Amino acid sequence: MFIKKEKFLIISRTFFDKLYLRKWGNIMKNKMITSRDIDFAKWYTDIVLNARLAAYSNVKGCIILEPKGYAIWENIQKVLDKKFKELGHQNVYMPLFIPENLLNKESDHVEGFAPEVAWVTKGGSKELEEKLCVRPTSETLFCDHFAKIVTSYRDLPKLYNQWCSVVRWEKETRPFLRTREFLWQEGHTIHETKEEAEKEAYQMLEVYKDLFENYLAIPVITGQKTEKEKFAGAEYTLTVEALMYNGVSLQSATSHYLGQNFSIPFNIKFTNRNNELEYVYQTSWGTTTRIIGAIIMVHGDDNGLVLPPFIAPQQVVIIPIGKEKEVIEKAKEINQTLNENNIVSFIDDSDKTPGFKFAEHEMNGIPIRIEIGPKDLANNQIIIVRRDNYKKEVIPLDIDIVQKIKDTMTIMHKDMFNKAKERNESKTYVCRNMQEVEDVMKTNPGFVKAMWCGKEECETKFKEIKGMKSRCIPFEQEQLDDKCICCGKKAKHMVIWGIQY
RNA sequence: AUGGAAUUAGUUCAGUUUGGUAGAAGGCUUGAUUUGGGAUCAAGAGGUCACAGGUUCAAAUCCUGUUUUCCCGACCA
Repeated sequence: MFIKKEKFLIISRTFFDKLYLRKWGNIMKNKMITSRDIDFAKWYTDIVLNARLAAYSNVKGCIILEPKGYAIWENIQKVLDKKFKELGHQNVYMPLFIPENLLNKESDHVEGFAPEVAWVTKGGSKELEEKLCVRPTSETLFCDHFAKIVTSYRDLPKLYNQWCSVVRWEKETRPFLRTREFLWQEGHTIHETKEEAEKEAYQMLEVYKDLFENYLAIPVITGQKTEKEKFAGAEYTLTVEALMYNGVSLQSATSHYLGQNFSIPFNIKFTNRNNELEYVYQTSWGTTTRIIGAIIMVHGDDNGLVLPPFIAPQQVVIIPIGKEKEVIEKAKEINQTLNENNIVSFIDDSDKTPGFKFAEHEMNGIPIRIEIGPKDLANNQIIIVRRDNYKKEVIPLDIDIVQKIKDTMTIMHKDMFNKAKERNESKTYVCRNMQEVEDVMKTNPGFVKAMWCGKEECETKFKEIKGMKSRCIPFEQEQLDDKCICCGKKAKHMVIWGIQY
């Protein structure tokens, strides 16, 4: 009986989806994916799979990054790697395995990560003398190495970064957002002074903010994590928080000031300028492939992925209409001009109908589409269409097409950023009591701004409302009230609260 | 954690109640005609029914265990 009801619901939803196929402006709703307003989680996986960003593997929580997904990661890598190097960082590679004793050296750290580490206990058929942890993060490896190579202030700073994958044995997994193995970058630096290390931690947070806002078109809130939410072993954690279309927040990058918490147990000592022995001051910072999930959930729509133009692996698709020689030649000419000017474009001259191609490239999120047909050539023009708002523009052939595309990408980027920012603002609420928080989160979730006294018991109270947590204590503080929203005692900070992925 | 749903063609699913020849759509291939929002016709290829046991003359179908996915929780980037 119950099963039959379920089946009925599925059938009726299919019917509903079909109704959605009606004309919508001059574009058609995509058949392949669920509407994001009907079922956001389903919409998300539909996009991951249909846009061929990733595929499932045979091991839970381990995804296959397909070419289109990996290309986005490569572009993110290019942006960050360049910036890291400009700021004096060097890339290194540490081993995949961490011996148990090494992991155990910093007690908060091991406590934080122990529940989710994967262990190697056998080599071939032989039990290992000491089991090896598959790195969940590499602080311990870096520290062990730093202790060996640093003796003097002249050896400092060491500014290292590594691109690698790490493993955390999560129970519940989701493509990009939470996988058991994920690709990331982890920076590890050691410094002579507290000031220098803290400056580094803040500087790297700005690097991430720049990536999000100027390449991914994702507005973010920067701030500091509370004691409860900080990285296991850090003095404090700085964070970049983004808000998704459905009002759920995503911790998108973090930068930790570790102080001497690791350098003491790992014995990373140096002789300072006053000829005294001192422990180094340390930072670590990272971001992961999860931000591909953020791109999907911030910009995507019911026709598929929408890629920000400055991170898209393919920026322009040229679609010739029909097979006339002049049309094909014009397409090739434009394609070549764009490619020569550092715009990644390609021609889709497959046998599919134009309508199919439009839908296909919209699914894949290609930022700009150029249509060239016989009618256009007769009028000495081409048509360009923006992925983000579907706006068509007729472009005379005698203008500078490269400049036109570059300008369009710049405007698109700004529009995408502003659209996301406006949505964030409409989903950010100032609350003065817990009832308000509950009302707002139950109807239209998002970020809640509220005052907090600094006590963990008040922080924990939020969990009762849909598992909310503090996201950060933002750098941009506002004095909303004198009292803590929860206990009514004197407030210390304004905190951003939310539901997290 | 516990719980619920699912797992059949590259995809979406039917077939399981009541064991008896492996199905549909769409996708793919080939050819022709097409091409400004998911084309039409014709022919063709494609499945160890997730895995491992068990019951049976006979298992996609019944039983047991496991895998992976989704939902609900707890944890985390």
